[in-house]
Amino acid sequence: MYRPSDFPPFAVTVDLVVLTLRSDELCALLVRRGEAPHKGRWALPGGFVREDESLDAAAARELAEETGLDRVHLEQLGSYGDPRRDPRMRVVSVAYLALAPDLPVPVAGTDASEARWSPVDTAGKLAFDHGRILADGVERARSKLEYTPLGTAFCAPDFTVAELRRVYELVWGTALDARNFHRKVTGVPGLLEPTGETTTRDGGRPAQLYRRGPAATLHPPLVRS
Amino acid sequence: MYRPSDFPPFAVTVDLVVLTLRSDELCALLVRRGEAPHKGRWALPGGFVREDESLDAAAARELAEETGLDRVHLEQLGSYGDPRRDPRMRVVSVAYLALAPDLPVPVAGTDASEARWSPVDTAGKLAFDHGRILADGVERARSKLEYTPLGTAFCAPDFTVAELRRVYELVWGTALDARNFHRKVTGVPGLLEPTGETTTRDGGRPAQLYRRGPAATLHPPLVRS
DNA sequence: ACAATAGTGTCTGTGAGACAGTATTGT
DNA sequence: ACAATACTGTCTCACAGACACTATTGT
Repeated sequence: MYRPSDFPPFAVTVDLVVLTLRSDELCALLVRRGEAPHKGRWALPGGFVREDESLDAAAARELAEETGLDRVHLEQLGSYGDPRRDPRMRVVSVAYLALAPDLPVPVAGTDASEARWSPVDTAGKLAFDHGRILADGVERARSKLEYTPLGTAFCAPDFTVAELRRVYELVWGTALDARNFHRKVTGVPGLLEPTGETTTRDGGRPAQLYRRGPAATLHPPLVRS
Repeated sequence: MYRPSDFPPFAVTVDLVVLTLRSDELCALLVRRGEAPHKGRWALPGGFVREDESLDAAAARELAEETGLDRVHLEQLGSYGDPRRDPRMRVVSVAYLALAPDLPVPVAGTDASEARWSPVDTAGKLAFDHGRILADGVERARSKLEYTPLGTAFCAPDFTVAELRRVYELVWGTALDARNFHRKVTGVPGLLEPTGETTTRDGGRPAQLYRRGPAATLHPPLVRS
């Protein structure tokens, strides 16, 4: 029972769609491939799942290796297993979506490959099926902003309503009315907790600083119109 | 490069959460395991992904083998890859969610194992991590009813508003106001297309029959309160 | 006639979007 | 003073929930 001949062997990898906001654009972390196939082409960061780790743990490990950060939002996005997605062998990739606040310049991976933040709309043609995976990740992020507090994942721990609104505007690519947005988000129970502090870092009148609250879903949701 | 020693070998399977409505309950298709481990225990139907087929194709093939049906809604649910989820070896399972109208008795699988429709709330303890996968599938179905036309996947090709309402009531486990539901779903553009026929199969005044319309998402959504 | 179900109308409260107006800072 | 941003208030329209009412069948 279950001899090797009973099933075809697969390699399993995790690939990461790591999104952040940099210079007023939604950006994804890309690394340049140092080997064939697709040598020299930009790709999503990722790597093989190890024998003794779960998929979630593999994603968290790769994320830490690439960005140096943990404690950011990380969720499974989906799996991609077309038989010809990697010409060398049969590979199933489990994609993960990570959302991070603005980070310093990307750290080089363990293989010292080049890395950069690329605006998601001008990422160009990526290696393998990574363009499709990136598009799926961006769409997931856009829709999750509607009914979860995940917009706060792009913000520093303490943030203003205007900064959160900027997140929504940049991720959705739409302009929002600052006054209605303020009334809306401060009215959703459990979304924001005032810290009591204020800041003038955005100019103008001092703004209340907030932390993310305990709500896991938004009632009512913020809808893209 | 990429010698077998470079990565650990995995087995990749697809497991199916097939949901339908039978005798006023939301039911899932289960098969009884004929082999260790978990011999005799109920499990989700599934099997190994073949060397030359995509994940989607493997799921569709397994679904056809177990139910005899294609042309039902089928979508990827997520992947489960805990190192110890199968005691024999490292297996990553890609779970799929299928929604089907009421079917005849389940056909036996190719291995002639026993099969049945079980109400999702009283499925008991399943093999491996299938209880978790089933719960995730049910929750996915419940939330997808809110903003997609997937409720129609549980109906026959021609259905009445009352039959669609019954779908929502059974999947969500809540009672809905028949009059408001009628006004709501007939007002969502692209959700329903009248066939021009009527039926009295539900008793009372003849009801208009509808087909599913072209809408892919519901604007506005039907919300669980 | 009556039960049963289909479908419409009406009212009320809530919330979204538009936008006027006030508050508090830096320069 | 002025620009800039934060925040509050007000109006209108759309829609959800509650529920009265009418319509059309089978028995």
